[in-house]
Amino acid sequence: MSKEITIYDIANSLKISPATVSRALNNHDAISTNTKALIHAKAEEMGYRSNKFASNLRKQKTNTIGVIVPRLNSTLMSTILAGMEKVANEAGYNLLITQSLESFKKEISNVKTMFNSRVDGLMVSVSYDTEGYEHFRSFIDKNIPLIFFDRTLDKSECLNIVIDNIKGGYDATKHLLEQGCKNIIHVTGNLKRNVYADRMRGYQQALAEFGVPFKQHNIFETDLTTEAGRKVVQAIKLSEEKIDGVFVTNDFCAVTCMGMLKKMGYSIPKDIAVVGFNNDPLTEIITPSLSTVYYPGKEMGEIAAKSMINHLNGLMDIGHTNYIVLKSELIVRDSSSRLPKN
Amino acid sequence: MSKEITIYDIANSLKISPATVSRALNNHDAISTNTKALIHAKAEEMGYRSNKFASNLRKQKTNTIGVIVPRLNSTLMSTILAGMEKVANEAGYNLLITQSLESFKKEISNVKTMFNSRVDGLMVSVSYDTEGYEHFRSFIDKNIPLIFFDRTLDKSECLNIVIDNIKGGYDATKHLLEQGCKNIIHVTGNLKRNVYADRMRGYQQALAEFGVPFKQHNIFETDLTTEAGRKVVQAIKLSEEKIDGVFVTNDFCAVTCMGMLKKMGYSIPKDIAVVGFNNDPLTEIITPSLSTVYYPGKEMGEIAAKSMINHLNGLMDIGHTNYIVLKSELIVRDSSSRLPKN
DNA sequence: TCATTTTTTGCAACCGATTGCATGAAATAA
DNA sequence: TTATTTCATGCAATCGGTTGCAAAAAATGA
Repeated sequence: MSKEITIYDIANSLKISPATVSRALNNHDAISTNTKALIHAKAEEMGYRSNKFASNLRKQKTNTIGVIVPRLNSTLMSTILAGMEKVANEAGYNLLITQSLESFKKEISNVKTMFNSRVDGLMVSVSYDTEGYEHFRSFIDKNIPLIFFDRTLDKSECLNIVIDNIKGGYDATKHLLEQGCKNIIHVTGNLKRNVYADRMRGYQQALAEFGVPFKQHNIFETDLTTEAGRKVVQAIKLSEEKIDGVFVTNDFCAVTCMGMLKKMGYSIPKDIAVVGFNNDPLTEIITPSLSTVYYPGKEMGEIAAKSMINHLNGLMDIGHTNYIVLKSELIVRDSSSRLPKN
Repeated sequence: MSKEITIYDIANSLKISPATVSRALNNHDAISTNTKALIHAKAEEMGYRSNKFASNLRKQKTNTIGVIVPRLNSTLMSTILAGMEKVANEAGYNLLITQSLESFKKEISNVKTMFNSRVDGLMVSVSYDTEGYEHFRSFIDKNIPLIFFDRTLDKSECLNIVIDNIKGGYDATKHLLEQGCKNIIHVTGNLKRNVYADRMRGYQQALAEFGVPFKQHNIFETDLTTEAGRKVVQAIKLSEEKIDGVFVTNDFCAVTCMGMLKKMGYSIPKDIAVVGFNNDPLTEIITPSLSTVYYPGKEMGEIAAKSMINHLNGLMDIGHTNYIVLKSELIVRDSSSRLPKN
């Protein structure tokens, strides 16, 4: 285990002061070009690497951005993370990633960890059952930039990066109505969360616009798992009123439902038309291909990270922006196309 | 922006020395229970949080483990990461995650970043075109623990956590042969990577065992994307010899192929039987459900992280272990079941 | 009561880089 | 040649915990 080289070693070896070495390595103006070259060469030669702790300690900055997501292993989240990582990495920032596993309690603990790790900023998509944002108080008090993405919190004064979920829900539902659906059920997640609440609002708006009465029992508030899909399909089968349209706020769950419906003899889209949400790659490869609402995950991650970094570098103040709404639109595929394409 | 509380503030406020405060907060034996309680209470009251830089600087330890994966947004990788995160978090470690985006060059730069961030250990699944492990030299020289998982490097002296890919390939192929397949093609990734090379070896072993000649043109070395699937299906269609079995080393690509084959009129599994790899959740929800080889992603992540942490805590020396092979087995579903179930 | 052992606490150096201020050297002006 | 300005470098304090060693305090024994 070779000894770690410090600026003092370089300084000694060159018979100059550590201050000069430090400045040279940081490309400070006050150091002459010659000296800089000399020091850089020596540093290289000796295998020097900067000690970030010392530097962080002094500068009170970590060059690390924290990210809290509900789960790492979801297509959407890992795509968003991929986008964030790309941007952060290019800008010389690191990402400290944790998952709340949809638990409010774990989220609180994650926030604490992030706080103690002194991340320069924090980006969060909240858990299923998060209540309020008292647990972010420490960040807000210390003025550490905080960005919410995808799942946000009402009345948060922070920057929120979202898609227009109302429009998404509206488009999907309107499309189903246009295809002739008369009785559309809506399978969604915890309505406490903006993404689901808004999509339902869109659903309701579309119904209203088409003069279709809204029925509470057509809303299935689930955890969007395979199991949830199974139950929904059971309900469809046992329903007295004929159900001819399904709008699921998650592609995976939608595909699950389609599979079961098919097995039970329903023809899709003829008997029942289905629309999902997110544009998961799997929507294209199944049969029938699933109509869905495109969700710009990678872009969302990139924009979140970019906003954070710009803010940290003083190029932009996220304090002045409340929402950034990304474009997302309905993609019509076979699972809902009843009318001939013209 | 409130001022940061330090142990000196606590010390002053209690009229004791910072050393005592430090020891008390770290639960050092030498401090009396009374004093400890007093200090803890005061720390809580004043809203103290430890400064990790100062601590890291002194202790030369970051409590952070680096992870480099080819891509964040793949089902398998994000599942492995989820497992790692869980274990690391419970043990008080943080994860610094980067992606190489399958580029050797980016991987080299990632390793540098990790090195400069002074992670306590590094866990890597190498990129598509990684050559050798010279770029890990810095870690090896400094004796910083290094673990490879999933995609490993030949002849690496480090701990490798893998599944038995040969067996996986063998099981899948043998199963297809048992179902009566006479001419099985194998769609795989870069054969430079152990996972793909080994699976092909298993494929060859099974063929040999059944006296089926191995044909080089039955191997499709691809990037396993949708596009690759498309090309493979084209080839199947144009092939002179009838192809009646497909073994794809990736579920997503397998599903893509199935979809296209179905569209082209092939009946699965009657005309062509298909087996995938990884046991992606999507394998269960499509029709026909896809036979596949179970890949214990979460477990792999958990075991990798656990090994790393045990090593760091001195409970175990990964220097003595070369391989940990996790159990993985064939899951037979509809896409390959030609014989009646008994 | 005094000596000895054990338990608590404090002193002060240290980890390595950064930076305000001061100084010395070189360049320019007078 | 001397005074003034500009440029380059160094000094020394600082960031906030940690820890070996010593000293003080408390507990025990004689």
